[in-house]
Amino acid sequence: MSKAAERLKEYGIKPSVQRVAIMEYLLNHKNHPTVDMIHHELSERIETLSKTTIYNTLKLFAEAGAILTLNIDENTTRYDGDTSQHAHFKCCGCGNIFDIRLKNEELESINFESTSGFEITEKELYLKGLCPECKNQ
Amino acid sequence: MSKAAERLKEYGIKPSVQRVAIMEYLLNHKNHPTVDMIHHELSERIETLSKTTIYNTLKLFAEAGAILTLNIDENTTRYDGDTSQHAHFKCCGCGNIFDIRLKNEELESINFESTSGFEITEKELYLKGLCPECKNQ
DNA sequence: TACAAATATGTAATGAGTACAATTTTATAA
DNA sequence: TTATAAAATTGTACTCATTACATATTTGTA
Repeated sequence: MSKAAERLKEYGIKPSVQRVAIMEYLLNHKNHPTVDMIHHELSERIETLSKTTIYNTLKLFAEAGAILTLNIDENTTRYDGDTSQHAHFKCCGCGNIFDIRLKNEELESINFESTSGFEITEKELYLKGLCPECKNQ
Repeated sequence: MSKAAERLKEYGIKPSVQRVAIMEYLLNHKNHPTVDMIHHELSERIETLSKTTIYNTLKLFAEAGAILTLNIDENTTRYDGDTSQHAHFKCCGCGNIFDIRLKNEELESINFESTSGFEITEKELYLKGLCPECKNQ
C-alpha cells in the first residue's frame, strides 16, 4: 500500500483514486499548495477531477487531522501534509512558503500570561519577511 | 489632539475625518473587527463612509505599521489596533477572537533550527480552541 | 479665487470558496 | 450475477470578501 493510502487508513478515511492522489501530492510536495495548484497538477492524470472534490477532500483531511490548513497567505488557503510541529515562513518577495523547523517542544513551552480557562487545540506560528534568495537581490 | 489623531501623526499619516474615526474605532475596540463591523458601526456617524474607503484606509495603516492585519479567521480579514507583542486566540465555539498576552520577549526567544539567511520582519502566533465561556457549555 | 494633488465614494468586476442537484462509483445483500 | 442503497464525485450556479477604476469631493497652496 502506498504511503498516502496508509495515511488515509491511519486517520480512518476510506481511500479512493482521488483521495489517494491528493494525499500523495501533499506528501510529495513541500510547497504548501493551493487548491488551484493541486487541481492543475492532478487533472493531467485524473482528467475529470473537479475542484469541488479537492475542496471537499481537503476539508475532510483537515477535519480528521491528517493535514494542516494554513492561512498565512492573505488571498487563498494553503495546505500542508506535514502535521509535525513546525512554523511557516512566507516570503514577501517571491511569495513562497517555507517550513521552519522548531526545536523540540518549542511551541509548547511558550509562556502565556492569561490562558487559564482557554482550551487550546491548535497553534500556528506564521513568520513573514524575505527568504535568503530574495534577500540577495 | 485625540489619541487616534496622534497615532496617525506618529506614523506619518495625514488625518482625515474618516481615518481618525477608523483608527479611533480600532483603539477603542478590542474585538479585532472586520471591515463590515467597522462599516456598520461608523456609518451611523459618517453617513457617506464607503467600504472602499475602509479597505483603503486599513491597508494604508497596515503598511505604515500602525495596525495589525490578522488572518486567523478563514473567511475574512480582521484588524487590530494594538501592535504590541501578543498572540491571538480564536474560539471555534463563538467565533470571537481574544488577545493572549505573552511574557516579555517570549516570541523573540523562540529557537528555530533553520532561519539562517531568512530576514524575519513579522511574527504572528495564532491559537484556536474553546474560550472559557464556550468550554463550560 | 483658481488650480492641482490628495482623499473619498460608488459601481462593476474578480476570484476563492460553497451549495446543491445530478451522476458515477462502491458496497452489500438477495 | 443482479438489484439496490449509500458514498463519493462532478459541474453549475451562487455567495461574498476584496479590488479596480472612474467620478466626485476635499484639502492645500499660489
